[in-house]
Formats: sequence, C-alpha cells, structure tokens
Amino acid sequence: MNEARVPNLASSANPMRARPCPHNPSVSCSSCRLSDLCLPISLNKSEIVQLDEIIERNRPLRKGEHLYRQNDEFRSVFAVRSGSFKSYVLGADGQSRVTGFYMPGEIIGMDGIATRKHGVSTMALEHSSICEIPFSQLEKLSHQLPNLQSRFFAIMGNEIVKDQQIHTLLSSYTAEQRLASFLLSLSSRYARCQLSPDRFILHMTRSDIGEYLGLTLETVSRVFSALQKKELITVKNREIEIRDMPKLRAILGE
Amino acid sequence: MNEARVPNLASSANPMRARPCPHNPSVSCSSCRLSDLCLPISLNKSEIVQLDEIIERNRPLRKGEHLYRQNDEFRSVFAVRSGSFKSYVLGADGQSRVTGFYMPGEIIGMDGIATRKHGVSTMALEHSSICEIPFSQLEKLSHQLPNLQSRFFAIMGNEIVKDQQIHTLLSSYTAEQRLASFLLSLSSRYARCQLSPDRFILHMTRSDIGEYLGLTLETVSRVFSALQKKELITVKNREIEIRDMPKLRAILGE
DNA sequence: CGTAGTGTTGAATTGAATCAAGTGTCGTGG
DNA sequence: CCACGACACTTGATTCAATTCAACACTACG
Repeated sequence: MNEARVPNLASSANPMRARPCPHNPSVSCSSCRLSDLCLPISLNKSEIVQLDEIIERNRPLRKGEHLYRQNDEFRSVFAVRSGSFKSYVLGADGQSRVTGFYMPGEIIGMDGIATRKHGVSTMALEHSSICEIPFSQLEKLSHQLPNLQSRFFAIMGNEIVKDQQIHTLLSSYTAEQRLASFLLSLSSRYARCQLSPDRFILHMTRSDIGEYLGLTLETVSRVFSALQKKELITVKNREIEIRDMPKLRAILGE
Repeated sequence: MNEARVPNLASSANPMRARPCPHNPSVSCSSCRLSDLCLPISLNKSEIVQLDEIIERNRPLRKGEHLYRQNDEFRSVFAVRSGSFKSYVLGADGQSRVTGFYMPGEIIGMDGIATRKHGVSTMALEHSSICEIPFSQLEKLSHQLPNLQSRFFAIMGNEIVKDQQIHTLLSSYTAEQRLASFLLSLSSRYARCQLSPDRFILHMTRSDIGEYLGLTLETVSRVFSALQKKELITVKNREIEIRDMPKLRAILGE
C-alpha cells in the first residue's frame, strides 16, 4: 500500500480558519471547527462536554489504511475530522463496489449497528484523522441526553435519505447526470466545511468513482472530458474546477 | 390516482371479530402474530405494553390509498400489519421512481426523521393495515426504555444496510441478476411472516418493479419469461412460483 | 531511469431501452 | 350477465448508451 502524503487540501486556494490543526488529536469537540456540522449539532455546552468524554481521538490514518474491514466486529462509529474515506464491499467475483465517500464532519460505520458486524470495509483516501465513538457508550449517553438520542436518530435518518437519493440516481440517471450529481454533491460538502465549492481535489480514483456510480472508469473519464469540452468544468488530473454551476445543475433538471 | 388521505387519529369503533385478524384494529402488540419480527423484538412484556399505549391502529387502507405523500409533514413512522406498500418519488420530469416495497412487520417512514418532512410518497399496493407510531412519543419512550432505543437504532441500521445492498445491486448487476435478487428477497420476506417462500403474489406492477430495479417494464417482463423458459420459476400473471431456488441463487453467485 | 499505477482515447460490441403492435385481465355499468 | 374500456402485460424489431477490448500517455516514486 502507498505511503503517507501531505494532504492537498492544506495547500488549497481556500485556507481553513485559524483553528486547531485538523490532525491534532488533542482537539475537543467544543473547540473543534467542525462542531457545527458534526455529531454535536443541537447539543448544548454541557452535553458536548459529556460527549467529548467518550470520544477517542486516535492516531491519524495514512492513505490506504483501513479504519475497519468487512466482517470486523462492530464497536464504534467514527466522525471524520480531516481527510476523506471510501467504504466498499468485495463481491463474489472479487470485484469491489464503492458504497460511499466520507468527508469531514460526516459519520462512518453505521452499517454495523444492526448486525454488530461491519458490512463494508472503510479506507482512508488520504492522510486522515477520525474521532472514534464507542457505540455502547454512545447508546448509554443517548439514554441520558434526549438531545443526543434525537441527534443520532436524525443522523441515521439522513443517511437513509441519502441512500434513497443514490437509489434513484442509479436507477434512472445517465452517465452524465450521475457525474454531474456527484460533482455537485462533493461541491456542497466541501462548502459545508469551509472549502471552495468550485475548486477541489478528487482524492478517489476514476475507478472508485465508477464503482460508486455504477459506471466503468473509462466512462467516468470520457464524461469528464465531455463536460470539459462543454466548458462546464476543468479537469486537470485529480483537480476539478466547476466553471458553470447553473449549467451543471441543469443537467439534472429536465 | 387521487385517493383520500387517511385520517390520522381515526379510532374507528368498528365491530370486528374477537379473533386477532390481520386487519383488526384492536389487536395489541402482545397478541400480534408479528410481534417477533416487528418493532417489539427484544422488548420484555412490560415494555411491550408501554409501546402498545402509544401506537395508533388506524382503519385499513384500500389499494392505491396513500399513507403519506412527499413533502407531508413527518409525524409518525408506521409498522405494516397486513398487506404491502410501495414508496416512490416523482422526478423533475414527472416520472416516478420506486424506492422501496414494504411487507408485514417492516417499518415505513424513516425518510422523514432527519428533515421532518417526508421525502417520498407511500401507497398501499393492496388492502392493507398499519400501526402508526407517533415519532415524538417514540423518542420519549425510547428515552425511558433503553431496549427500545437500542431496537430502533438497530431498525434504522438495518435500513441503511439494505439500502447499501441495493446500491451495489444497481451499480453492478445485470437485469437477470436484479430480478433474481428481487425474487429471492421477496421470498425470504414472505417466509419471515409464515407465508410460502416459493409461491406468492406480486402485488406491484411490472412497471413498479422496473422503477425499483432501474429497468424498464419490458425488460422485467422479458426476464421473467426467460427465467420461466429456463424452468427456474413459473410466472402466471401476478403469481410467482420459484421452482429452482439453488439455481436462482446461483445467478447471483458468479 | 524504469516500473506500476492511473488516466485518456478510439473502435467494436452488447445489454437494455425504445418504439411498436398486439393480447390478456379486471372492474364497471348497462 | 355480458360488453366495454382502461390498464397491465408480452413479444418483436430497432436503436443507442455504456461496456469491453485495446493501445498508449502521464505521474509518482523507489
């Protein structure tokens, strides 16, 4: 597997707030720059402090390292603090299928809640760090804090909604619509964590994208080229610039 | 299809048989024949009694009636007591896309938890009855009963896993694999509620199935015919008989 | 510098969609 | 009870979007 690399986002045109370093394991939820888009939303200060106590801030993962693997025992859910991840399953034929990409502030690992085993594997796409939340403790604390229970129901509900949107995307969109939707989704998620919504790095390969969207890597490449020719985006290797957001949205529209 | 909405409180004082009939609104969770595959799993007797108190058993829905519609305010989740439902969204072009089918013992409506608005519409596919569970009360009770909280986390986690499985199905299976997987899923769900796993009725149309699996209704029809010619199934209108379960499973295998 | 992984592009192929024509089924009202 | 109309379904012919197969270019890195 590949070695660690300095994450590209750090040198992006759109610098982060001057807040504690994203990889710093000693950041607390209260001081975390993601606190208003992560688990703590809608919790008050004392509740956040209690949540903070059960969270384990592990060492960062290097690119290619696994957070957990398919069939591992489920112990925790994870919040992405920095970097990005992909989740995937290995099919009977050995082919992998990507089930999701995760960015800062998003929650990973809910696939294991029901069965107590992880149904997917999850791997860092770049140098990344996470907050680990032992699920038994989260359940216990949720029982004491109605707001936290409510918040976690909402997080899971949100995951269900997103999965249904992917369902309709995969069952009726063309290749071009899928890629447009994918780029717009990344864009709004980058915006959510204060990064540029129209210039960003794809940390996943064309093949990852294809496995996620139900396309081949060749088709992903071709559609990127076509969108570039139409001047809706600029693609330079892994770097994407969205040049015409309205027209990109219009691809989904009619 | 413009049916009347179901009145939410509807305490129909309807004279019914004393024996717990699937449509009988007076059945309690404790006496319900679905209690070991529905929400109450893993709850003890006194917990079930408390759950019972917040559940509203509405009048049955006729075929084509809506349980709720896209953009309706979210108030409750629902457990299917008898019959079956489909959920669907209307796309920008007016086309509908089916996001799920629901059978007895399954929970409907979790798409509204995060946003407090329903993201899909849900319609009865046949004469059906449901238990309505007002969500605010479910949250309150979950806060008192750790087992119920845990159970509901598990139900939502299960929904997430199923959605991920659909994701991989839609992104990599052929038409034949999708239909085989669909029939096997129905089969095991019928088995779960004590019905024959190899002879059952499809209450949805070919078009519904196609919209769910990302295929046209013509392709659904053709694949059914092809599977019949191979003697894996018999299709007579809406009636399906699975004649060779192992071979049907093998279609997914490699 | 060479190698492995990643990405692009072209040509041929194909699985499913689309277009089209017809049959079957069901519920309704006469 | 039957006739009618609407909807659901089947099957065939053709088209097309995406895959597959193939060759090559770029980049990163030991």
